[in-house]
Amino acid sequence: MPELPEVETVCRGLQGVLKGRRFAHVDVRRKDLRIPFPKGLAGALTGRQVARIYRRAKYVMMDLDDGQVLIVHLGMSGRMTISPQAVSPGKHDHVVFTTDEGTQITFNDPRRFGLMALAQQSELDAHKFFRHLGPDALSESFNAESLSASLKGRKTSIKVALMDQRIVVGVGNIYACESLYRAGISPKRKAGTVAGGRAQALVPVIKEVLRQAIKAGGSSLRDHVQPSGELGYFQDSWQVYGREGESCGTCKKKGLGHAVKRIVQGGRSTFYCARCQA
DNA sequence: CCTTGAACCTGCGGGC
DNA sequence: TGCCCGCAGGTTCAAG
Repeated sequence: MPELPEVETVCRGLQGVLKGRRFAHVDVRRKDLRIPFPKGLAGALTGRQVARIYRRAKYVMMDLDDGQVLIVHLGMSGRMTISPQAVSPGKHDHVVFTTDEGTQITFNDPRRFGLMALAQQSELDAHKFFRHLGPDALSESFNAESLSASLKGRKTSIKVALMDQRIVVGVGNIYACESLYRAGISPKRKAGTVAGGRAQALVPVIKEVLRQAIKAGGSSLRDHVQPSGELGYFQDSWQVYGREGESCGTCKKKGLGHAVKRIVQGGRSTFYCARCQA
């Protein structure tokens, strides 16, 4: 469940139960994720107080009171769920945190593409997870000028470029498709041809789509997105993603027979309307 | 440097 | 009902 809006939603959901709390107990039930948990993770966290929770790129960050930071990535299928008291762990519950108030926070990840790591707060800019990243999609440093500069001369498709975290951070498959649709830009267009006027139009569309998705609590595919267990509902606003064969809103309104297409780019599905996107 | 494709995992839904 | 196939929100690494 993790593009920028979903990770942001998770951070906000954890805020209420974790900020200012201590980890009374940390149970690492399985550590062989694709990137294994660091040795001594439970020991390093137990007794620590969580000073701050925030998103960096698609990572959930928890500043601890000893200068370290717990870094969590949800991979493709990761979830964080909150329970007011102890519950028996389920199949893919890999880490269970218990706070000093008795709240349980469970990290669940069936596909095990997620990860946890510890780092020094002061060394994050140079950290291997972050040093190569471009500007965050919602930051002011992501703007028409910076995007144009990154796209200039690029031969890959704009869709693949938008998912490249060196160009812009936070956009994944769903929001790349949705943003391009809303901006009327074909996902097949060479990235270089988007520099300039099209980038000018595209940047605010990306920001708006992401902001709306955050407001909706993210998109829920089959999982609960919010730690509270509530479902995000931005999937109801998808115009093209997952809608192969349907007419997009504009074509439907005009009674045109065009249908949303699915193609594969960079090994990922792209959904778009060939009539509305050029 | 850029670009492409495969790899890492499990689960679910569709087609037969 | 059961099996097989394709597909799923991300990132990294190797090879051309």
